[in-house]
Amino acid sequence: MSKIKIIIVDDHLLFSQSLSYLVGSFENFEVAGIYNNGKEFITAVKGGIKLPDIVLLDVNMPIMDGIETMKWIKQNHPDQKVIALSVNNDEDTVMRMITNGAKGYLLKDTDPKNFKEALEEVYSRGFYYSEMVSGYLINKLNNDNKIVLKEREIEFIKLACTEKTYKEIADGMCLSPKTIDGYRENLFQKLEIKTRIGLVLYAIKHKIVCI
Amino acid sequence: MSKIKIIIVDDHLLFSQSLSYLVGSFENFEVAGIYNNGKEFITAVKGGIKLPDIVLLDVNMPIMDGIETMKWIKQNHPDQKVIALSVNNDEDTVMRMITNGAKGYLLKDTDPKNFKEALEEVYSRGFYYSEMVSGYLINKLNNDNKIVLKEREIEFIKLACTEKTYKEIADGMCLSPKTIDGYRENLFQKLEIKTRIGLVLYAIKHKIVCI
DNA sequence: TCTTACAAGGGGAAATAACCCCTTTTTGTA
DNA sequence: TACAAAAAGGGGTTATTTCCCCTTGTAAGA
Repeated sequence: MSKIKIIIVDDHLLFSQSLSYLVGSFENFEVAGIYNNGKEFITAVKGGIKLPDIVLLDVNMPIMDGIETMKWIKQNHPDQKVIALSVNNDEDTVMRMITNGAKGYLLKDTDPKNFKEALEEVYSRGFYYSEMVSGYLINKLNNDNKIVLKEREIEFIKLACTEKTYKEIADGMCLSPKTIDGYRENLFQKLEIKTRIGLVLYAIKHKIVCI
Repeated sequence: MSKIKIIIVDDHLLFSQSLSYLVGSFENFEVAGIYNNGKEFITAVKGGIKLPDIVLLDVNMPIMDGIETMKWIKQNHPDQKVIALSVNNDEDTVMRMITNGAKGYLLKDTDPKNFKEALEEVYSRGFYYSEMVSGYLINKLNNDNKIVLKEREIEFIKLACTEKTYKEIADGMCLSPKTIDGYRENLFQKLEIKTRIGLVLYAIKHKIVCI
């Protein structure tokens, strides 16, 4: 009986290489490949590598992050089982990975025993949702007032998180200052904030910009 | 000839456990212990465990972080060799670890080969400074125009990172709005920024406020 | 004792941000 | 195709921020 095949996608070489030893130490599991970021992995898949049973996907990566990669996987290989791996447990990120098809979300401070369990469950049952994830799922069901930001709004927010004036932002986006005024007012209402400072804080908290 | 002993201090169990496999795979090295945070490690040291040849110390930990731990080690066991391990390479943090006595600073995306090299160099020569660290050291020597923020200024910055107006901030600090005006202008000059947005970005980048 | 430095406070003006209410154009879709 | 919704643009006003230059008291150094 052949072993369950795992591919690791993580930019922290020290971690991915080490993790591959850990996975290798489990009976029934073997690492079939290690990639440094989503782009490398996708290139390899396009190049025709054999898909593994489970992909372990880091969320925070510089080149092509977990969320982008997850989207691509969902579109092109919707049945691929993926477990997200991350150090951060903020609701936004977790939910985005799950809604894009991740079958599990593990924090990097997970006990190796739980980790093995998660691998086994995802392989056999198809998913593994920790208490944290379940909590977020329930939360989402209850108050489903999700805030949707449009592309253009996100562009505006990013520029608002600089020392540019709104006039300069308008120039940068090739829009009239008055249109920018509209964007701002919309966002203030939608995000329940009152000032540009609030917008900056929101943007950073929700990782729309990174500093 | 006995092996070189390593202790790992890192809150990410998945990482520390995995890393211990990696270290174990190197000839001449063995892991003598794994601790979840600085507090656990220090407690163990106080309890009389044998100090290892090298401590691998994570910088970002929830309970007692790398910097605090490093300070304690410097005070109590100044000859202990420590290599800092971190995902972040911002100058502030790197320099604080180095000035507190870390013999090396490695990023978690380091190649395992470099990692092994670093272990060997720290053991034999006593230190291992990557290009990044050397760069920061030189930088520190050249422009030693460190920015010092006064207590009251920090208080002001924290309030500036909210949706309060300056008038409200003045009330909050029991000062005249005009004094606040002075604080702001001082900071704008000192930090080479032009707007309150710039101040907020500075504050977050330098961890004066956390969001 | 005589600076020097700095915290605190201030006047007044110009630029920018925030607010409210409105029109035109584009777009999606029933 | 026609209707509704969303995007873009606008007028006019007020509040806030930013800027420059100034005074006073106080405490530490030379």
